[in-house]
Amino acid sequence: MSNSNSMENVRVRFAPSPTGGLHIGGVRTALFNYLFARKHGGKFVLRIEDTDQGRFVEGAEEYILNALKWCKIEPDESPIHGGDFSPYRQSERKDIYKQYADQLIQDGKAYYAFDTPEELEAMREKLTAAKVIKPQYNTVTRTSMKNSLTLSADEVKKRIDAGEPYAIRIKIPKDEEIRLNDLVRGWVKVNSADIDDKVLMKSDGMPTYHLANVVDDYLMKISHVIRGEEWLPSAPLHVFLYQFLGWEDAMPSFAHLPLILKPDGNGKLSKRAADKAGFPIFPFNWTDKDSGEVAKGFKETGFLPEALINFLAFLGWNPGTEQEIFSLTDLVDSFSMERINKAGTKFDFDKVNWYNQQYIKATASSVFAKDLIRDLENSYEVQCELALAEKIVDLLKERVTYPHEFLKSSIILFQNPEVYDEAVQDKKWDENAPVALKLFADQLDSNPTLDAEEIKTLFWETLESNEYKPGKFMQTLRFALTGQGSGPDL
RNA sequence: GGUCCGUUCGUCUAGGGGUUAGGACGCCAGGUUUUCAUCCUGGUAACAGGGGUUCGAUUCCCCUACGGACUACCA
Repeated sequence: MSNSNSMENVRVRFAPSPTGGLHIGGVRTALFNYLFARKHGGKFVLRIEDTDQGRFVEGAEEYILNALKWCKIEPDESPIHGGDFSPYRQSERKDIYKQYADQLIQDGKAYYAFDTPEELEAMREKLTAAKVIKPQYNTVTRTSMKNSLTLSADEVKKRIDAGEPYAIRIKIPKDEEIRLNDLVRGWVKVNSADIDDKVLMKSDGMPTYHLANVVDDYLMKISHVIRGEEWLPSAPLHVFLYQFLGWEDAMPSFAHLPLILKPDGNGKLSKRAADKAGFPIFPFNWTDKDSGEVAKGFKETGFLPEALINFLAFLGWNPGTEQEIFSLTDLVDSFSMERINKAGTKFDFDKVNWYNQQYIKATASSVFAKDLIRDLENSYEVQCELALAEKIVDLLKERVTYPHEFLKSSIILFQNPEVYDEAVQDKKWDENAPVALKLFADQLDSNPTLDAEEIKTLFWETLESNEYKPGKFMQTLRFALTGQGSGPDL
């Protein structure tokens, strides 16, 4: 493990499978890789692991790229950014894997297996029925299966020449202790007897994750493998692969991240769990090709990427200080692998919302004002001056959780009784409210140079002259817009 | 079931042999705001259990319980 102590030439990778929308667990893994790379002046590589043709989903790769871009954690090297280690799609590297699989066979570290899915299934059923503790294709069961270990060389050659489909399996040693030093968890020890003879090359000619992953990490000179905890059980297998391929000296360091769990109850966070709890799980909208169902994203819900990133960074990591608000650059400065936690983390929607409010308050009003002008135009065909839009945003900035609430609020300012009535449903609030607001808007319009204090005064005066209590009004407005709080007593 | 990983307030966490066990979110109360929000102050609430080691354990070790991941020709 020569790389483990060296922070020179840090190269990390995020290696998702294009099987659907990239969810926040993946985003967090990418984020930690990005932070580690930037912290040590290294490179952040995006590699697309599309070796499972059955699960490949059109558009998923593009989605992943866009999601990373939105989060501002763009890779240095990727299928579209290029790099010295192209191609970055595993489906385009088929020949490379084949070559190493052949090498393993020649060295007696792997073997051909001709068993059909039915035969494998039958084997497992038999073993399960016999109450065998590990019904696996392993060091003992392989002796009774159809493979190049049990078949004669002639027979093997005949089958291959006849075009019979075969897989290539790793030949795991019988009884060897394998150790790996995980940067998050410390030494992890496993006996090889507990590892099965995993398939390395599938009968369709594609490698499995294990082979492709190890080969690519080696070829792409990856120094640190930072990935989710779900990979911890197969890490020892990967260590064997590095050994068998003669790459032990170049083996990367491993860091297995704690998982993001469901907010209530237990288990890994899933789309289903997020739906049930009523929060997004994807950075932005993801449309399921089969069902046509649209999963609403964080972006569309109204989250600022900075808020999401800040929140995600604190899921399983913390800087050890009492500071809570961290920009991406702050995160890069403070990040360290030693401060990553071991235990899984429940997702807390209240907390992301809080982060979002913090970022909205800290963001210049002009940023939201520009969007507001565009949205007013697009949704209501209302023209709004930048100065007025900024004032509206100023007025409401500390009252919203999501920026799109600005639109709903401002349209009221433009005296749209229908919208207003709809917003407050059937409640009959003081009819003076829209009128007062219109007057206020008009006056703002005609006095574009007013400062914040003068605007405030004007606001009160306008409302007061209409016999409308401002506190009551804001209460009403907020209730109408967000459903939070309650309406005033009439 | 097996293997591996984990366990501090409801949640995210700090801490670490001797602390009033700290912060944040949430919640509650009070203050400011011409009845909202923001902001301020205060409050609620935790070391899973049992054995060791030790003068002393939440902290170190073991066991138990509980939770999680993995257990495919998916990643």
